[in-house]
Amino acid sequence: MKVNSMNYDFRKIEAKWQEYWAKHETFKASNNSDKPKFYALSMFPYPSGAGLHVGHPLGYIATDIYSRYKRHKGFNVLHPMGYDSFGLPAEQYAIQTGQHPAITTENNIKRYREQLDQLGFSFDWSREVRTSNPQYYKWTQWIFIQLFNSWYNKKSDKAEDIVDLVALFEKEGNVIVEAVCDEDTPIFTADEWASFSEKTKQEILLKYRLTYLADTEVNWCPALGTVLANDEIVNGVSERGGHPVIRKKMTQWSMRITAYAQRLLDGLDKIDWPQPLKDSQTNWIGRSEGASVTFNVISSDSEKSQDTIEVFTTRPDTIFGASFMTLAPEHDLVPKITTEAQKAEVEAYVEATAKRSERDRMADIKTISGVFTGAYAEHPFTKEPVPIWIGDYVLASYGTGAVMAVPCGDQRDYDFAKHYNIPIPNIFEGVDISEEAFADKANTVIANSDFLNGLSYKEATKKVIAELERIGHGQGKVNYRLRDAVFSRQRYWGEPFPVYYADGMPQMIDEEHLPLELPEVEKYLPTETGEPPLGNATHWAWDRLKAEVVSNDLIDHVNVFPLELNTMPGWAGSSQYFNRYMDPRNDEAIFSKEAIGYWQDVDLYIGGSEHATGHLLYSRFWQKFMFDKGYVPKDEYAQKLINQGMITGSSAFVFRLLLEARQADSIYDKKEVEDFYSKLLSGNPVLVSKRIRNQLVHTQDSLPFDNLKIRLKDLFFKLENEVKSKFPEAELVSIDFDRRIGGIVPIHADVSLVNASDELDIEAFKEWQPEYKDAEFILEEGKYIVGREIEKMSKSKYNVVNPDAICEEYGADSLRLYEMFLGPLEQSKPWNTAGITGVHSFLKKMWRLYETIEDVEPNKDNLKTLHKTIKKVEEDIENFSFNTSVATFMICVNELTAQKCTSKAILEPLAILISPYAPHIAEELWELLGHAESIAEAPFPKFEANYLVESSKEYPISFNGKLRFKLELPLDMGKDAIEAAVMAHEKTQEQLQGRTPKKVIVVPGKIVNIVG
RNA sequence: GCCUUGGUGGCGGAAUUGGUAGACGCGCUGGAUUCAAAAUCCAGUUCUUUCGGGAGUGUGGGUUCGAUUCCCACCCAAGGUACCA
Repeated sequence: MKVNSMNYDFRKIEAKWQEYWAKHETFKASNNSDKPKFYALSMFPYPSGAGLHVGHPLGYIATDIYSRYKRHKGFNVLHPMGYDSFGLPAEQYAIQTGQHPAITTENNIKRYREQLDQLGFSFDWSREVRTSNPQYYKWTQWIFIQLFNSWYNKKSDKAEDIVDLVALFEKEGNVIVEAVCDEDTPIFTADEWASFSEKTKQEILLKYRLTYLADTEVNWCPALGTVLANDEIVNGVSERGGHPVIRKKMTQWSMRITAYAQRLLDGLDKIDWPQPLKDSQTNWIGRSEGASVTFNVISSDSEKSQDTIEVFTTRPDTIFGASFMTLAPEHDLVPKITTEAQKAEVEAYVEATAKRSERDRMADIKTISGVFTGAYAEHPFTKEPVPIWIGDYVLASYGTGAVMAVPCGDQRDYDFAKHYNIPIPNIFEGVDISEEAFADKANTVIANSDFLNGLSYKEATKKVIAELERIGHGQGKVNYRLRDAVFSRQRYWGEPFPVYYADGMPQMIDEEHLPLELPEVEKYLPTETGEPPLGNATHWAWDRLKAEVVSNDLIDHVNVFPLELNTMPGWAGSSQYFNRYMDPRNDEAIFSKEAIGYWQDVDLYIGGSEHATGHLLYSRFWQKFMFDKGYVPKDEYAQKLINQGMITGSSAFVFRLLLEARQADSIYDKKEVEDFYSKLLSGNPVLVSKRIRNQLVHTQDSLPFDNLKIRLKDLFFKLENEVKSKFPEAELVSIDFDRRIGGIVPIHADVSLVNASDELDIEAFKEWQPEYKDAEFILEEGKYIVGREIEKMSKSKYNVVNPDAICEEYGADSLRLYEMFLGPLEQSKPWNTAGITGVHSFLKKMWRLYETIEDVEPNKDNLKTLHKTIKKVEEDIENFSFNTSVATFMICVNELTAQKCTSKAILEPLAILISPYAPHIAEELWELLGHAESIAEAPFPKFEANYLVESSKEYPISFNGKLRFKLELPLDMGKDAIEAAVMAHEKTQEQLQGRTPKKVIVVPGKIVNIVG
């Protein structure tokens, strides 16, 4: 018999075991082992200056529970952590303060590490990576070079070395080669290739490389000298400063992700990722089948060369219904084809469109706008002239930036045609299109369409494509919405490109000279001439002979060349980090063949769904590229992925009553009076408690106001006196409530000032906001109750909760359990610290359960409790349903406490069960149970079903589906016997009151339902 | 707008395949203990009621002996929408 008389001192216990794990490297993973491997990964964080809030660890705790569980199950577990440490906030901070982002980042990481450490994660810290570390980004640069030196061969359907492409060009030109390349790539023979200058050859190769330079449209803010993200633009102006933003073309690096569009789509079938996430990738890639059709522009000037407009349509079968065309206002042809008469109007429209964001244009379907260019295209079959319009509902970046508008078959085209009185020819048989377009493919029968008459959608599509091909006006085509990814950023704090420019052409720095480290700059802003921040570096030129970075003064374009001024985007560093963890200190290669051969891929990846189409798509693209080049064995890097939901904050509000003062005469200067009032009234705030606020808002009569006024008599009297002493001549002054709707304003209060019952600590509040030092608080039942609302956690809403204070007060084990207990991992849920006392008292109760440990045989009840817990917890972990297992632990401890269980045979397995969730207390109890080694690798308890066998069941007996009473019957009783027993029961007769039931439904082991 | 997810007591949530709605916890109410408080323990807690019962899982329909669960329509909220990460 062993007695533990200590209290649950979580501070001591948690510090002790965190130290033990660090000292013994308990969680260090080996790159070879007899055990099966398991790679559990959490998305690494961006180390922001605000530190971790309680939302961050949610996914980490889940991954940690699973990792620890797998260790108990006998796996060699890799569970690493690192930092995605390049990013905009550090740069912004640098711009404001001059502090080097590397220093800020280092400090932030230090703080993150402290916060992570105190939560007791089983990370193998020896494998930490930081994307901003030159030893790490050396390999990001290396991958960039590999992409530059590759092209996509459609025949083999994979990336291949650019050298092979050059060999093909030398042999046969580019006519036979099937490669993914730019649209405007010219066609040449082997002889022509040989005759090209070196520069021309390089220019052509750029059209094939998997990373290449191209002109792409960006949101340019001239005032800030920078490119903005869509979400940095509000109503067409920059969020910071409110400067105008325009769409502008810029030469930037792009990644030819479109080459992988089909494989990225197909790969989704092989991986166990959440369906919504797969859906958003599928939609993002946006595969659609249809036809590309070429329309000739009808030229008034016969000397002009023939202009053509290419459109992509998913409904080529409706081509005879095309009554106009719409081009994106940015379309190249617009300035060329616009007639003199329409010029002014078109130019104004193009300019106006340049100010709208793409999202704006897509979201806004209510306002119909467009302008006629004055030009016409020729219908490929009817040869009729088709007017060419421009409209901002057509986006330049999707398809060809031009649509053939078929108003009878497409609602947007229909609305446009109606709005501008363009004819709407009906080409559907038996369909009324006087009110709306008809877009139902399945019930389509084509009419008024020459050779397509009477055909279905499928038949007509097939026939029209064949006909288009025959007359040379188009062909069947698969189109993807996916665009090549822009890879340049005009920022300082990112990976530099290993690129210099000779004769205007990009050249790669040899791999052996990597990493190319970020240069020092004076200022982190764009240069005065609008170049990216690296343009401020004075030491940013490449000496090809010395193979080193030298001063810009030495640039001679012979041996010393300017380096690339852009940096890589945020997603560069995160696109292969999961593989780098396998061999993070390797200086010779991104990872060794042995390391990748052993770990292969990630078994479980947990992170936020907001990365669905960013990181999670780009990293799949890079993985496929790495696979093509033979560097990795799997073309999908994560077998299973779970999205954890967001933890939102529950903001607290106090309600401020607006007061107004009225004056009957006008002796004094109006402005002076108003200023005095506004100052006086704002200096004497009145805050009302929640229920009173609700009464005031919802009431029609003035009774609550009158009551309030009585309560505030003194205050009103005081205010009126102040007014009178200031304006003694004023005849009548009255202070009253401003009763306009919404005349009560909610004001955020810091959530730490509010207790579990939503009661505000008034004294603390006054101290927190000196503005309310002398405020009047109108209470309900002696308390000030705040309003609550769920919002995103953010500093400005005063609803951010840090894990530090919680760890200090309740301990990491309580926090871990509580984060899991909040609700399903995948769902977003609000945080409310108050509830943590529940799991904390559970841990204390559990600790008390181990006060006495005896080597006695467990009884039947003990075993039943233990084994149903084992069963449920194991199922829950496998299903990532961690919230329900916390409830299961509580039930288990409640039952064992009630049973006064002291048996070691029960308490020992229970400690292992809970160890993934609450590892510190589990280790301490394990030691108490007499073990010298860590609990980390103790085998997981085995479930035995025979302890749960029941002999009887309490049947719910319902009448017409409503439960009326319960009846205990043996489980092995047959259907007929159950029916007989139920019918014979006195309560049944009571319910039936002499009626004969129509039907009796008996489901053995479940329920009895009597109908009638 | 489009795509996705969600909607159950005062709150977070549970409910295995269509079979006892509200497990577990917070909060609240009452009690024990205490000089008092904290902590702890016990009991109660969906709403309504004439104490028989009745209603009830966002709203309105439907399928079924039986629907939180399946089907149809709608409403509301959150996330994503290509340079925030």
